[in-house]
Amino acid sequence: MPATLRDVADLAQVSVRTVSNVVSGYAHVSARMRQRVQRAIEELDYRPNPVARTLRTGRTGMLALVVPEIDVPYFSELARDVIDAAAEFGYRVMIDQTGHDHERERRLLMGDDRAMLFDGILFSPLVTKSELLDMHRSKHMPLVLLGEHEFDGRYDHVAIDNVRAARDAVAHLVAIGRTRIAAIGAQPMEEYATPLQRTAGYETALEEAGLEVPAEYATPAAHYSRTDGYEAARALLALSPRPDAIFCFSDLLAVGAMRAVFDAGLSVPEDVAVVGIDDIEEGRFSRPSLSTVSLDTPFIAREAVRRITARIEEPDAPAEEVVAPHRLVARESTAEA
Amino acid sequence: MPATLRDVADLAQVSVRTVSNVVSGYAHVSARMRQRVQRAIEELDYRPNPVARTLRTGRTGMLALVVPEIDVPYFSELARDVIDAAAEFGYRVMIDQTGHDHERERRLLMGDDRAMLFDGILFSPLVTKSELLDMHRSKHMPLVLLGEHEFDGRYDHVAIDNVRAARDAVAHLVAIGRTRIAAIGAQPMEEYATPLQRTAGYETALEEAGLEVPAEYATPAAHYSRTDGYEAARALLALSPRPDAIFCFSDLLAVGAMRAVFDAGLSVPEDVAVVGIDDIEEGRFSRPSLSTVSLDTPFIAREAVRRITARIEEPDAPAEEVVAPHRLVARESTAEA
DNA sequence: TTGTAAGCGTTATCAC
DNA sequence: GTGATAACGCTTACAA
Repeated sequence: MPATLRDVADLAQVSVRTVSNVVSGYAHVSARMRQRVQRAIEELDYRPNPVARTLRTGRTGMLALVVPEIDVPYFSELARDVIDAAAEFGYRVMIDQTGHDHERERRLLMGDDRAMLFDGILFSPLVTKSELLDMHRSKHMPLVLLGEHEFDGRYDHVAIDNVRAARDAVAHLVAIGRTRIAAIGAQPMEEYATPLQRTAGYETALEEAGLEVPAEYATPAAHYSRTDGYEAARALLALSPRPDAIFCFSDLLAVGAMRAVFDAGLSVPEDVAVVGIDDIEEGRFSRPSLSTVSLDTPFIAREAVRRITARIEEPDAPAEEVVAPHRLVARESTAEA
Repeated sequence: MPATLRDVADLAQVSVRTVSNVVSGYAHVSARMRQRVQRAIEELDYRPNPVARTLRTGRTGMLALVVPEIDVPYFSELARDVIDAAAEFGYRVMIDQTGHDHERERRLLMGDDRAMLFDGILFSPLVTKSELLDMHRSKHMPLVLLGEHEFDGRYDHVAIDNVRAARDAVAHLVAIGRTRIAAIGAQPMEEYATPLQRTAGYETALEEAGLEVPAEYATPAAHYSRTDGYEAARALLALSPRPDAIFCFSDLLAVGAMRAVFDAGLSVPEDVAVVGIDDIEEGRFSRPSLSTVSLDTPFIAREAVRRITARIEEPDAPAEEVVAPHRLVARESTAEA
């Protein structure tokens, strides 16, 4: 059995209070006492029980990172940065994947699961249904929303400017002389914020360039997966006039889309230019390398952790919105002919 | 403040014992009592505090998954499967990344961190230094090793047959007529098990085919990253005679290697065939699509979770070794000319 | 079948 | 500065 505070106290011939003071680095402990206690701790190989500590203090030292799918590169790269950032703040991270399951997202927010196991939630949700967030409102689990959503003043919130990011991507396609610019990633049924915003950016950019494109050029994609990108691009390539550029709402979609272009016997960027959003490492090594809108995930992660720790300290502080920077990275998939 | 067991008991006019019985599904509770308690639970929106429960029972319901880097596709795809498998067994998963840091691996195994927060560790380590495992031996945290290592009878252990997997990959290159077969992924200094075993498989296959290749054909790679694959391949392509095939110890290395081949003005598979190990989704969409040795990660994940739960129940059961299946998947990167 | 009470290993409130 | 001791919220003997 692991040694307890009491064991150490007995061995060192002091009270548990004193041992606790030493362990938690309390200032007012005489050097002699400290010595004696330290020796006992080492002798017994004592380590404080975090569960007991948690029960007493109410702090677990853990954060939950909730993402749709951890194996989507954008999320796993984000998770890496979040874990690192959390470590700097003394927190550990539990990862939950909701797997496109709204019910599971709901349960998580409601605390039906084993909430209370963590001090706060970093939530990168599928949907931004207000009702969902309303539900959470009554619970007092600190929450920071990641990556999307319109800021409504109720929750802390770290996101990029989706409209502008999309506009920048499409403007880039315009700049290299493309006129028949399609898009992949709209979501037909649900009120997801990200696709709506990116669609808005796409349309704005077309307007600004004075371009008109067929309505079918805006293609839906259920998930932002390679497969969905592939299928959507195949459909686009069958249209006439055929698009000469595709703006994908994620790099993963773009990877699938590029593959579809090749399978159709065409080439990127000569026949069809492709640009994505995210800047995952995969795109830097693909052939051709993928032009994209780079999101600063280390920044996003650090800000998110900073915000959540602040909120844990001060639950009633006003909600803050942090807009993360983005920048266009032009690579081979949009090289000029 | 969240409601406690005591609050529910007071409202329902019963003892905490009875409430606890109802909550934990104890059989011998009268229907009337159950009714009354249920109503109180709902009224107060009561949810048991998992921390208190843990302090009492010693079980946290959490597993730790320890990997070098969560953003390496193989690990993130494995993590997805582990999280899913754990959920089926009623466990949640905390992910720790050690980031190629042996010290951190050591601390984790020693329980210097906040161990005791989870019931068991699924450990996919960098190194298999016996000393490291010896250290853990004294602690009684259930441990299952993933993916590598020679089985030494001390720990549960889910892995593929690395030697055979490597041999299969190289034999495939032989079968399509390649004779100057290089390898990327040996680790120069440290005693990592996986690279050693895969190197052994590589050499065995060459021998079986009666092929002799220059010693420089076996190239090291510090990490199994795209960049390392790129650099290693660049070096290989400068050799003369130039290799006509490269066996990469991971798909990520292979992705980098393919890119290096193109940047050298050569093509895959015509000039240089490439095969990897892992079967990450990225390889299915790359151009050309990547031939690889497919590892059954859902199987690995399920077995690992099954083993750890068994060990949690019965700490002194003899260690078991599970060998996960693998199979060669031939795609475009090794297509015959 | 249900109630009472001890105790899991901490931290925190008192005294001294 | 240090020592008793009461919580934290739950499970579980032991009684009734």
